[in-house]
Amino acid sequence: MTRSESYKLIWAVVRRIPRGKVATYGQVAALAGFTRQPRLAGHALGQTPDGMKLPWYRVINAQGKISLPPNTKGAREQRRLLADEGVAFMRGRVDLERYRWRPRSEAPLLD
DNA sequence: TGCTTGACCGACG
DNA sequence: ACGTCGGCCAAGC
Repeated sequence: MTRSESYKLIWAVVRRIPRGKVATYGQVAALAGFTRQPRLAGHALGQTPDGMKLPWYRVINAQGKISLPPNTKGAREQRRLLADEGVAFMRGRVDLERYRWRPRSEAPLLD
């Protein structure tokens, strides 16, 4: 399994997160078959090619917070895009109980 | 080649 | 509800 292959699996999962829902890095990694490697999901998003259509902003950390450095363009954009989809922030965090994506299948997702 | 950093997480105080 | 710690491992220098 090469890195680019791993990233493709991660991206495939991220593409399935529905509008108005969010997933955590750990959740995305596990669904792609990489349990206990949440950082792999972060790396995959960081390596997303420009122009690739991907709802990267629907991935947040397990604390319900945006993981991009605060007060950066990316962090503000992520918050705005989520707000546009109706995902509400309270005290700088998303209520995961309410907005977390709950897929039917737990098997690794392919394209 | 080695070492540090980090779009992380769960367990435990 | 925080802070710390160990596990994890690709990136970047």
